[in-house]
Amino acid sequence: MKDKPKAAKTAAKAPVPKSEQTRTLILETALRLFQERGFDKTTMRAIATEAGVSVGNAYYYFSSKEHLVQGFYDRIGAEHRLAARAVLDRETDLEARMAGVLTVWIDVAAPYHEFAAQFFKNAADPESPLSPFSPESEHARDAAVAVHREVLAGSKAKVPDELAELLPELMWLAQMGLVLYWVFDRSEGSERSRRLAERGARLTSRGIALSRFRVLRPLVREVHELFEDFLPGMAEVAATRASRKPSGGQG
Amino acid sequence: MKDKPKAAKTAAKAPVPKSEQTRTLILETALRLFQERGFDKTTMRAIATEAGVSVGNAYYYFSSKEHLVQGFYDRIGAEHRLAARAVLDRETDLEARMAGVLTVWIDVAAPYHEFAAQFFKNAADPESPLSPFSPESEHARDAAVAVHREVLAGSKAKVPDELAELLPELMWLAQMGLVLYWVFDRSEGSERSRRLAERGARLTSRGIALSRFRVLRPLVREVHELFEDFLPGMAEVAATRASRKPSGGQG
DNA sequence: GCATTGACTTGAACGTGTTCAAAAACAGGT
DNA sequence: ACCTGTTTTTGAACACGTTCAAGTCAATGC
Repeated sequence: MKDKPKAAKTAAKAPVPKSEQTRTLILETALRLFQERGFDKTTMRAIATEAGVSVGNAYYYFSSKEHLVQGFYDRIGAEHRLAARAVLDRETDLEARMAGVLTVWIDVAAPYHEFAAQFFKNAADPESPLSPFSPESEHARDAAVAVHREVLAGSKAKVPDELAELLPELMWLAQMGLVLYWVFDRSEGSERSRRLAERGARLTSRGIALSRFRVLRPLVREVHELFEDFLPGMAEVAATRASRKPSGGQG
Repeated sequence: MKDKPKAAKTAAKAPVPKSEQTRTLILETALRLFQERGFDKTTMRAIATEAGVSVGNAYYYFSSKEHLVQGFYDRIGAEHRLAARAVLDRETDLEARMAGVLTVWIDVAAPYHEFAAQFFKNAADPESPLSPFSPESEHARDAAVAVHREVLAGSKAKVPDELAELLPELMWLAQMGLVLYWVFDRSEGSERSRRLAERGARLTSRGIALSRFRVLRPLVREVHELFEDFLPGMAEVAATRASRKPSGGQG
């Protein structure tokens, strides 16, 4: 939708690429207002005014109001990876690692809980670039899956081969489920979501431990086949989504 | 928001309560246009014009554009219960019953697939009355859970007590997951979703069968405890949601 | 200098979902 | 007939997200 400016020729000292400042100014202003007033109550006009630019200018840098939100995703993702590293350096037990990583996400996201709900609805909208399955979210998604891969790799747990490569994506999917629950969760300090994270981690880790038993072999194979089919489907589906009218907002 | 008209006194013959006609006229028109043009491309003005009323009148009967969609939910739900009955009368095997009921839902919903995606995003919006967890959806939800209860009850499968009462709700939850996948699924005839339904049914039924083994007792107990906590949470959460501004659309 | 190019910026205008004060239609009661 | 209160209906008006033709500005080439 727009290219980077052609990089200052006199490369000597100026590392502030001019209009990049405008861009970040708009973004920072938007994020601040979102947090202060909520997503819906923050109008594009307010963002523009507060940032001292015109509304058209905001649209020059961000093609829709929703696109401004991507900044939040990136921010939360980065903070989460940081916080997760602390957990992963400390814990070796699989269950603790899982629970830790999930809990820490809730911590990181907590300040935004109030207004996050107002646009997380996009998660279920295949058309939205904010959907975690969208091409635009691929980078964030891969990074998140990588965290779960490390959760698994760094633990001493023995994982059946059939599950090993599938599990990180499955755990990411489970995390999306947790996020969905968290969005709905109005309990004090998201206490319910935390319990769900802990119990989910316990259940999963014990399930993995048990998966080595004989009787469960067919079940494990079922799981494998199911998701072998199912997970790539999401990527493909996300790629296929194209054509169609913008159909967003009300334009 | 409005009461039924006080019921014709001369109860003799007139079962058409006057303005109920206007209401259904608006609803039918809306549903038709939704199907013809899609949800987003159908404007309230178009609905009103096509129905021969004023736009304000549409809002007199339906407090938002989204509320018009509830009609679709009800319609699909009713059709599904009908189609499901046929399956349940025919099959006795648990796996076949599960797969049948889910597959039949995809059949019923197929005509609406194109535009269903345009408003199913509301599923993830706790504020929306269209969310399957909302109080407004309670009736439809209960009805759907009842279907799954019958899926279980009518089969010969032996289900551990600890799971028996939980399972119907879990299966409903799984169905919501399938719906989410279906919304994203752009494969020919929703083929992927159908496979997911079949494999999900197989996996679940075999899981249930295996759940009677000794080694799995602790795992079953975990599942029980997890959802014992988790499922009521959704109802409570849905009940708690109150206050807050409408915050919908752009008003 | 000064014209040209192209990145950047503007704000009025569009189409939308939604609201609301007032008009119209209706139902009794006298 | 006429008043009185309620239910139903109207359409202009509002605030919003978004678009776009037109402006500004800085750098480049001559």
